Amino acid sequence: MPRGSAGGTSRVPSVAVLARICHALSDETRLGILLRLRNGEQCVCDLADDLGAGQSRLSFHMKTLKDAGLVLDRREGRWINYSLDPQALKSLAQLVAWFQGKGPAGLPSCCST
Amino acid sequence: MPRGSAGGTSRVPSVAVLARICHALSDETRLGILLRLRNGEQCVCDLADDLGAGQSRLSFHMKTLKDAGLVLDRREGRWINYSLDPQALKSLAQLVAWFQGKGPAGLPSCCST
DNA sequence: TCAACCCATCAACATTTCTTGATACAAAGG
DNA sequence: CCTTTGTATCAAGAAATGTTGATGGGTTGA
Repeated sequence: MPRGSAGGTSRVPSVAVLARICHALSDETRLGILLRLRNGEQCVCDLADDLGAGQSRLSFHMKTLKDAGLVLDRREGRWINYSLDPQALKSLAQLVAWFQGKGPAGLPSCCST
Repeated sequence: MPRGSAGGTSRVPSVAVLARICHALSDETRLGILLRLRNGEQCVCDLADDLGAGQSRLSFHMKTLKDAGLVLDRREGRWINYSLDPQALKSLAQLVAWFQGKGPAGLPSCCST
């Protein structure tokens, strides 16, 4: 697992981890992938067909999503199925809620600096 | 206002707008800025002092945050005060909630494709 | 064993993003 | 006016990111 990735032992994500999660969400191709994964796990070939993107390109973006902790992969025969990982989404939801004024002021309770 | 920016007339953000919001959140310097703005509006000079960053660099990041609709600016004499804009945060919160399974499946109700 | 299939990785290139220093612009005060 | 102050913008270079095509590794079935 990459350094600073989500899903580790610590429960409080760092600013670096949150930045990485947001970076993974900052590309339209990757958002398109996640929109489709919301309906359940899918393999790269189906996503590539669906999005009209090359296999190499999809694989690159899946790695970005995986390193950010947003997706999980599971091999099934020749196929590798990807699915949403709730953990990173939870961290992001807490950050956004904190920005929205939910929780105590002064220090971010959702992330470590 | 830049094309596709948040805060326009349409109430449903596009994938491109959401990607732009996430991009603005994908940098540690900009996250640091937003963490500080959560306590109330601040001018560039105070943020620059606080973050130990140059004025030009801060101004660059403020523009990125402003283009994404995450901050508002208000001139007061020589100073320009920045504050959080709740609208972009609301759009992002809806997207994250949708990914978390809240809301109907099949199509994202929080964004247009 | 071999071919077909799915996927990851690599190399090369183009594009974008970030940083720094210089310059320009607006407001305030002398 | 002229200077100072706060900020935006520009130019140039460095660094990171995304795309494409080629290669290789693992799995399945003939």
